[in-house]
Amino acid sequence: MTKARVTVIDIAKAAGVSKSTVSLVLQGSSLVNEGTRTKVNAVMRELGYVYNRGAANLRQAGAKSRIIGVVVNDLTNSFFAELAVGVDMVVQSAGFVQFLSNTSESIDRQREVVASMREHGISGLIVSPARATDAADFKPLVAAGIPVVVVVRNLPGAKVSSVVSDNQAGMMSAVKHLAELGHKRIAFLGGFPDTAVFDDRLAGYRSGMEAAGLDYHQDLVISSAPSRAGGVEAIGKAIGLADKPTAAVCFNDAVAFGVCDGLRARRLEPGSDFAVVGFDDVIEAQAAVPALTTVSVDPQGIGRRGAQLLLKQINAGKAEAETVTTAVRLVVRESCGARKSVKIETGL
Amino acid sequence: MTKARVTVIDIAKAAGVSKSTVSLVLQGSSLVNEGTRTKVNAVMRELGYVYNRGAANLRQAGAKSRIIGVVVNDLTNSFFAELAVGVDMVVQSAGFVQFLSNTSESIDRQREVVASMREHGISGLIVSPARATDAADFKPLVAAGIPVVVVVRNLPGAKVSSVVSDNQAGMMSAVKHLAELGHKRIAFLGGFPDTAVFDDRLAGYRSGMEAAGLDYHQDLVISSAPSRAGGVEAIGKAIGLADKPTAAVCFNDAVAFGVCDGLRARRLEPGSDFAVVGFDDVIEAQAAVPALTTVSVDPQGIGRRGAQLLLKQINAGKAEAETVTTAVRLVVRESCGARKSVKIETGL
DNA sequence: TGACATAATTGGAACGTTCCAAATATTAAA
DNA sequence: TTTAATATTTGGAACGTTCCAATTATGTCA
Repeated sequence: MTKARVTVIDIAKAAGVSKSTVSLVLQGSSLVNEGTRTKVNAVMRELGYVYNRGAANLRQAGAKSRIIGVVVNDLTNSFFAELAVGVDMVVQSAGFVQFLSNTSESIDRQREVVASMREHGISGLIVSPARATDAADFKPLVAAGIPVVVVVRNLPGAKVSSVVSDNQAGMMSAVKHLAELGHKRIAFLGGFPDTAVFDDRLAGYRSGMEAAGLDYHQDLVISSAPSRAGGVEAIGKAIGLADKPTAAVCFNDAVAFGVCDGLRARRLEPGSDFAVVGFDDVIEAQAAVPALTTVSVDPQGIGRRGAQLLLKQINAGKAEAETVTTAVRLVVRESCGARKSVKIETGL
Repeated sequence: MTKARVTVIDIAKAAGVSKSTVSLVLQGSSLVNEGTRTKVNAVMRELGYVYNRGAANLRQAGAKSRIIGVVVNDLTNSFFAELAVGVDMVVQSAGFVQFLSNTSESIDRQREVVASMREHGISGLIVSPARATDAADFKPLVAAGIPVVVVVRNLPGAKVSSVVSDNQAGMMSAVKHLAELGHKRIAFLGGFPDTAVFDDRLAGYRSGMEAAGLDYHQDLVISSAPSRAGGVEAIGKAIGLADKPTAAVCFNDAVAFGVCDGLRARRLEPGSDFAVVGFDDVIEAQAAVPALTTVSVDPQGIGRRGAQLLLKQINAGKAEAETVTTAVRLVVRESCGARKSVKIETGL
């Protein structure tokens, strides 16, 4: 029932050395004699000493708390959960811990959360910014010498590093695939036009159309909320067009699912009657009916990559902005009409 | 380019008051004059002051860091991601931040992570323990006066609070439903027998059988890994039985999906040829074919409940162990054979 | 006006660690 | 031995905050 916490001074007293020596063994200095080291360690174990990182951190001025802040916009989306796991993997094995917070797409919450993390002295920040985040929002952080890595969504104006998937190439390959299946009128459905990711994917769509020798028609680009409901809405508009499309690439998988719903509501079967391709390859894509053809990105890989980049910058002391794009690949399943049979995927 | 960080002393100097006064306004004390308060706040904003929680924490001895540690065993499982979001919600709105870590079911990693959190001075811990966690593992924490709340899986021996779903009632209702559909031989498939959750669910199965006036046969209980692959394995054994079952309740949804796979591999259609019911209601359950009948637990609710309990204990200063069980409900879809039609769920 | 209560403010001394410069112990070389 | 080098150890003085006791300013009442 000893109430007071055990400090280095207690250890020092019990081991018959000075607090400085204890501090030295704490940081594994080679200066200290082997005998003393083992004795001190033994005493620590015996008294149940717990290192106080807060105090240490206070002394080592601007130095490192070994805390990494991770901010995601939607943790319920398995894409971001995977990403967080990727970050945690490398962060943890580097002896850091992660502060994880969820903004639910709220900029206010994002601001609060980042401020709070800063008060706790994070050594770096990985953030998948909420929609419409101001590029200047992270200015104070980098000004204070805290490295920031933006993932998934990039922040055009901000002078920070970023790790994003190759949205452009992904869309291009999706369009190419549909064109090879014989489609001529291919729509681009869903997504909010005010985001950088939207721009990238749309650009990929345009180049894909061009590369396939197809015309780009503005009315085939129909934006909407990047959700299932948005997909339903977008396909509704697409079907209403005078010159109907026969296929669509979607902003993401959620939109693609909504598009399938909307098709069926009109007695059209996704896959056979209308080809649809998604983006992200969320976990449900494989199990859905029809299984979704989609562009697979590796969220865990993005997380790992981002964390590595951040750690590099933390160790380097100073960090210049660097941009990494991770590869994506088209996964052909059923919703594009290329494969008709239902394959049962067995086992884990 | 001012390198040094801004401290209360800088603020004090610039505002023409003492550091003590600045500290007072920092903690919103009513002692300080309204005029001084506004001036000090203005100066803070102007100089870009960032509160140093580490330092504050150091002074306020055992007091509170406002950090909550959250440890889950598998964040890639959307169940736990939802749980973390639930925790984050209440923790954040109470002005705390969450340290989240993933153990991937590794006890070693769990130990490391908890130790690290302790060094950082967490004010409380919410943990979904890795399999085979020793009940004594959290002893030091509670001895140090740090409240611990165990969620999802309970730790029989440990004297800590816990929030678990009502596994027993859930299984009972699943069995009751199948019995009402006319099934007599109902199997219990999947799960590792060395866990408390398994025991609870199995107990629910037994009482359910009894309540329905059905015999309990030991050979109808087939354990396996709580995964899709485990489900395939378990249904294989069940089908091989002399007196075959016609329905099964599964340890969780992953097992249930595996059971469906295994059935189809034997040309049996889940739902019409064999009834299967899962547990958890993971996000894929609804979209699967056939849609999975399952016992729905609310992971986000568990997270919220756990966080509330923890905060209560933190505020109370001392915490006695308390156990909360959250309600569950059976969601009837197609895999139990009760509904044949494919319903398309539209919109968000 | 003096005497007293009340409202605001304030200078140290902590908190548990790391760093520095300096002291001491040990060993090797002469 | 003595000296020089090397290996260990060690007291403060920080770090940025909060707390305490004590001080000063302001207001109230005879």
